[in-house]
Amino acid sequence: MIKKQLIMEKALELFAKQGFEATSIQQITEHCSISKGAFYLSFKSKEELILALIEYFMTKFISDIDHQVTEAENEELLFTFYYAIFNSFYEHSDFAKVLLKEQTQTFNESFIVKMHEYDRLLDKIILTMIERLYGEEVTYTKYDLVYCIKGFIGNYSKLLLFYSTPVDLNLLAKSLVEKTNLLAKYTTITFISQELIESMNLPIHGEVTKEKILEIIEQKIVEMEESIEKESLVLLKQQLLEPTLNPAIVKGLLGNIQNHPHCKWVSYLLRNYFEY
Amino acid sequence: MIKKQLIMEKALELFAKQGFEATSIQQITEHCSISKGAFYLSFKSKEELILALIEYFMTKFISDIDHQVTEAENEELLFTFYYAIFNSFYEHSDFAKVLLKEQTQTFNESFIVKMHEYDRLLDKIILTMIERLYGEEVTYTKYDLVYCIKGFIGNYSKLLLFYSTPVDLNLLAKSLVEKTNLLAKYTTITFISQELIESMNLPIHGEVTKEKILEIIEQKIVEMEESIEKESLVLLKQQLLEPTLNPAIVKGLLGNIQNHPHCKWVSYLLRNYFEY
DNA sequence: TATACTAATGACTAATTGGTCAGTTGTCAA
DNA sequence: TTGACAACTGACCAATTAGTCATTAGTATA
Repeated sequence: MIKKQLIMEKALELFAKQGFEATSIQQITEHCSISKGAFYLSFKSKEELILALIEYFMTKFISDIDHQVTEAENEELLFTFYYAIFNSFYEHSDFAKVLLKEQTQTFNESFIVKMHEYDRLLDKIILTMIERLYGEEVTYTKYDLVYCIKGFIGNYSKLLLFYSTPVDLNLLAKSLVEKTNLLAKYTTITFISQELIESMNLPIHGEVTKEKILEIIEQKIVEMEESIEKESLVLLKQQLLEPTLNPAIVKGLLGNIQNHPHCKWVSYLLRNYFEY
Repeated sequence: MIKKQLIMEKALELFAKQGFEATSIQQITEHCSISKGAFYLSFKSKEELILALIEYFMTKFISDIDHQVTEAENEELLFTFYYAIFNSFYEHSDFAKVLLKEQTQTFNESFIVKMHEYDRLLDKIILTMIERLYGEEVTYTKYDLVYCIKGFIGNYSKLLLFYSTPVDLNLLAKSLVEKTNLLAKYTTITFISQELIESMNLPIHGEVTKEKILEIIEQKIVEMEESIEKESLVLLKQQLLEPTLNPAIVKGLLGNIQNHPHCKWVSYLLRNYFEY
């Protein structure tokens, strides 16, 4: 397990520099100072490694952003959102670079499907956010606005990541908040409609089922050492199987696990499931 | 020469689907129904082919956009600009796809340098355009605005190219015109300053020199068959060596060659040089 | 110490890569 | 018909790729 972590970290460094295709397993193993065979003990192929990386970081990323957005007050919501995203990219800049590099690359079918899935989750977060902020004001423009916001994120991330300029994240977030507000308030002509979005998202993936969440919880429970968080997870698992607890208690339990580094994704899934 | 064209076209198809790295010369030669040796008679390496493709399309693209922008009246300027760009992308969608796919890819040093060069030319066109449109109104926000406009182009191009949805270019351009006007008129907080731009553009490339233009003109003259356009080029070449002609005549000559498919780039360079 | 086990190695394979070059073909003018 | 020359071919090369597997090293238990 620890070796898996090492490989993922070192591989990510190379992927960020060279991209997936241009990075050979040879290079990865050399960069880890392990043998080729050792690599294949941890991952059964290069593809599996890449998917593991995507999964690991995207679950962390999405759940973190979602948490910050749901916690924030309306007045600071947009700022918090932008700041959290860019900060996340900054902290995991290698992964963010890979993301930007490979987003239009036709590397692999399952890779694209996976990315699309997470992209949809981000869409949902942004949509909820602007509905909360602007309400009926943006009924007809909200999908266009979501696309613009994602565009801002992508474009300014490029700047952040590929030009080694020290950057004032505060100013960046403030500037994007203003732009977003402008577009939200004054836009009348939209290009992106709900229909267009839906026709693009044909491969819609079913919601995460209760069984899937259970599976993930059980795995986490096995992995974790005894702690309040583990105990909370066990209780939440029981609640999932048979709802008996008071909503306040459930919320409390969710709060318990939110900040545990390995539980953010589970926490996100459960919050969605219990509708908090 | 005709074979070179064939290879470029067929290679572009494959590049658009798979990207540079993932496309082998084997594949290209098979797709052209020629032998490997024949490929190396036209291009001395894969890299040379790619650079030739970039050069061929980007010169066409930049000069075309510049022409349309300089010709347009202020009222329709922004619309013309967006429409021309997306239309160009639509017409040469394979090339546009390659462009989007490879823009963050670290394929090759000279490739990046070349792309950066053309990117700067586009920057200049956009900057001139918004200065003309908004004047002093955007003195402090214009660099930020340029970046946003380029962002819009990139983001919406992705939609255009990678989702096979039939698209209303007219609506798209109109919607972006509105957004651009909004940002131009109301933006107060900017993230991108002139200093930031300049610090990013460290590898500034010197202007195209008179000698370089002469070189290109001479090559074109050799390639072209007898025609008004060729005659115009010869006269413009003399004017370049020894300015004797009336500005009106020069402008007329430039007009003569503007619409010749192989002279657009030369025309662009000359217009810049003679400052029309 | 002997046994049993997993973790790790790196030489190996088969396939593919970009690129070369001796030889073949086709097309002219003499 | 001949000779000259450019266009073209595809077998070939060295390098590199993802992935395998017999072998060995290390370690914990009996």
